[in-house]
Amino acid sequence: MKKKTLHPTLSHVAREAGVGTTTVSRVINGGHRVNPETLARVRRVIERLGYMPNQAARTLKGHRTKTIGLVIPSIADPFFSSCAEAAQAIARANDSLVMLTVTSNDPRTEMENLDLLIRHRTDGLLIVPANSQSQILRDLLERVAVPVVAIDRPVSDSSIASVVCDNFKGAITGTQHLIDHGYKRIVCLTGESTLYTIRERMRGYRKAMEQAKLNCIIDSSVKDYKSAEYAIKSLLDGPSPPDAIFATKNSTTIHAFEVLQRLNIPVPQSIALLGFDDFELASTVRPPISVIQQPVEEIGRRAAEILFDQLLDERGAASPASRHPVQVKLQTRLIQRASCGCTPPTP
Amino acid sequence: MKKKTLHPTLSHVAREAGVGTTTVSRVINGGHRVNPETLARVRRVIERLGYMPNQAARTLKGHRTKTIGLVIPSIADPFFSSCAEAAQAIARANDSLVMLTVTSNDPRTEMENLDLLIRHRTDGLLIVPANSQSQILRDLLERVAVPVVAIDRPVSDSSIASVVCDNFKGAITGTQHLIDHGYKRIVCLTGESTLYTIRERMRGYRKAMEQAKLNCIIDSSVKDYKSAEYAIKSLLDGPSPPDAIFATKNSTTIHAFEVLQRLNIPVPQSIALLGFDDFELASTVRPPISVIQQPVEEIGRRAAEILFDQLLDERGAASPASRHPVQVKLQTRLIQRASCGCTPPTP
DNA sequence: TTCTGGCATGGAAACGATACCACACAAGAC
DNA sequence: GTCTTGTGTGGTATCGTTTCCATGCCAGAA
Repeated sequence: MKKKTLHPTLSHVAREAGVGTTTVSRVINGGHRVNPETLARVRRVIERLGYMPNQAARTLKGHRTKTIGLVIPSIADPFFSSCAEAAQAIARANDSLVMLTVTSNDPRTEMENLDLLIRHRTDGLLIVPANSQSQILRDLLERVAVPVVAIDRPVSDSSIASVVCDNFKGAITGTQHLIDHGYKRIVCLTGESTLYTIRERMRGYRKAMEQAKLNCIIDSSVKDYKSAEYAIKSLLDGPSPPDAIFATKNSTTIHAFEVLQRLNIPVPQSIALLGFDDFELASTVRPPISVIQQPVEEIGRRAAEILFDQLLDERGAASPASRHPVQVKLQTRLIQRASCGCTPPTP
Repeated sequence: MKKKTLHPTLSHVAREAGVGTTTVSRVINGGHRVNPETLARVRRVIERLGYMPNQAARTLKGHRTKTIGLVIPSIADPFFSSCAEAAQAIARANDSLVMLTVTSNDPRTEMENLDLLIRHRTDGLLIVPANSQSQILRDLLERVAVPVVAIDRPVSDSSIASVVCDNFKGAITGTQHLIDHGYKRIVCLTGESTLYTIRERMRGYRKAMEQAKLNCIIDSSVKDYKSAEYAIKSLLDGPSPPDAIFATKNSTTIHAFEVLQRLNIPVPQSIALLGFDDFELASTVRPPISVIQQPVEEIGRRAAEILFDQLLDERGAASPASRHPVQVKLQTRLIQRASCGCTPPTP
C-alpha cells in the first residue's frame, strides 16, 4: 500500500516558500501586512502541500479549542436530538465543533463525560443535567473555568445560566383544558418522579386540580407498555375510574395511547388523553392526540446562543448587564387535536 | 464576581509536590516505576489542585486526539440519530469523544465539515457521504492520513471501508411480498433519486417487478404531505389505479399513509402499503404498517468498531488480513404488520 | 573492592502554532 | 542631513505535555 502523506506543518510551508514561519502564520490568518506577491506565493505552496493548520497547536498557544461540549441524556429521543441539531447549527455558525456525549440520565456517566470534556478544554458546555440537585455537579461546574448553559433542567441553587420550558404553567394549561372539557377524574400518568421537568409538570397538574377542587390521582408506575397496561387496567377497574389522562411525557403518552387502543377503549368518548411534549405522528394517529408543545428547537438554539455570547464577552470586558446569569424560561403551547374532546378543523 | 481558577498545569503539580515533571507525567499515566510514597503524594496534590491533563498538549506531543469525527445528514432523523448514538457508545468505550457535524446532504457543507474535522486532527472519521460518487470527496478521503468508515452509503470506486444495508435485496423482498399478496399494480413512491440508498431500493423494486413480469410505476415527486397528496390523487384518478404502494423511505411512507387516511381510503383493502425503514409508531397506527426494517443500531455500532480496529492496528504493524478495506453489507428484515394485507397475530 | 543492573528520578528537547520584539528599508517632514 | 512613520519580514520564546537520556543510588555478583 502507498504510504499516506502525513500532515505538513507550518514550517514545511515556510521552508518551501522561502519565508519565515511568521509570514506563513500571517497568511493563514487573513494575510494582512503581507506583500501581495509573497501572499500569493505562500498561498500557492499551502495549496500544493494541502496544508491545514493543526488545531491542537493553536489551542496550546492560548487560543480557544473552537469546540463546545454537549451533554445530553440520549440522542435517539427526538426532543434531545432536535435540541442537539439546533445547538450544532449555532456552533457551526460560530466556527466551532460540537463534542457529543450521552449520559442516559446517569449521574456517574455524566461526571465521566464532563471529566473527558474538561480534559479536552472545550470552550463551553451545554448540559442537560441528569440530576438538577446534584451537589457534586454544581461544585464541578462552579469550580471549573468554563462557561456553562443548562438545557431543559436548571442546576438548582447555582449561578449557572439555563434555558428551560415553563413546565409548571404548561401542565396547568393542559390540566385546566381537560377540566374545562368537564372531566372530573383526571389521572396524571408518569414514569419518573426524580427528573426536574416531570416534577414541575406534576406540580402544575396538582395546582390546577386543587384550584378546581378536584382530587389528584397520580400513578407514577408507567415505564413501558406492560406497566402502562397494568396501571390503566387497575385504574379502570377501580371504584371510580378516571375519565381523562394527563401524561407527563412523550413515551408515557404513547404507551397510554397504545394500551387504550389495544383495549378498544374509545378516545375521547370513554376516556380523554392529553400529553406533554409533541411528537411527529401525534396528528396522524386516530384520534389525533392533543398535547402541550414545547419549543424544542428554540431551546437548543437559545442555549447555544447564550453560550457563545458568554464566550464572546469573556474575551473583552464583560458587560455588567450580562454579569448575572441568564435564566430563560420558554412558554409552551396547547395543541388541540381530538383526543382531549376537541373537534379541531382538519387543516 | 470571584475569579474562577484557571487550569493548573503539570508543572504546577510538580512544583507543589516537590518532584520533576517527568514523575508527575508518570503518575497520571498509570504510575509505573514510581515510588509508592511519591505516587501517593503526587496523587494527593493532583486531587487538591483539581489538576486535569491538557489534551491539546498531549495531542501535540504526538499522541492521538482521542476524538473521532461523525458526519451525518441530520440528527433529527431517527435513523441517523440511532446510528450516532451507537457510534458514540463505541467511541466512549474506546475513551474517545465524538465530534458531531451535520451536512443536510449538502456536498458543500460536507466538505466544510470535513475540513474543520481534519484541522482538529480527529483520529478517525465516520461519514454518511452526501454524494457517494463525488470525486472531490473520494480524493480528499484518500489523500488525508485518517482512517475513514462510510456509513449507510459507500464511497464508490474507492478503497474506503463501509457499512451499509443490502437495500437492493431488501427492496426485492418487500416488493416480492406485495406481489405474493396478489397485487399487480404496485407503485414505487419516492422523493429522491440521487441518494445511493434510494437508488438501490428502486433497483430492487424494478428487479422484483420485472421478474414477475409486472409493469414498473415510479413516482419520485413525493417530498412532503402536499406532493404526496397530489401524486396519490393523480395515480388513483389515472387509467389504471395502483393497488399497492412501495414507499422507499420513512418520511415517504408516513406522508403516503397520512394522505390515504385523510382521503378515507381503506388500507389495505383499497390499496396496500409497505415502507422501507421502520419507525416507532408504525405498529401503533391503524392499520399497523408493514416495513422493511434495517438494523439501524448495528450499522452505527459496526462502523465505529471497524474504525477503532483500524486505529488500533495502525499503531502496531497492520495485519495483512485487515489490509484491504472492510465492506460490510447488513441484511434487512421484513416486518409483517397489517398494511400489506397480512393479518399478524397481535402480540 | 569494583562492576553490573535495576530502580527512582529529573533535565531538557521536542510537538506546531502564535506573537512579541527587532530590524531593514523607503518615503516624506523638518 | 536626521527624524519620524509605516511596511514587510524573520528570530525566538512560549503554550503543556511526553520522552529520550542521564544521574544517583543500592543490592548483589565478580
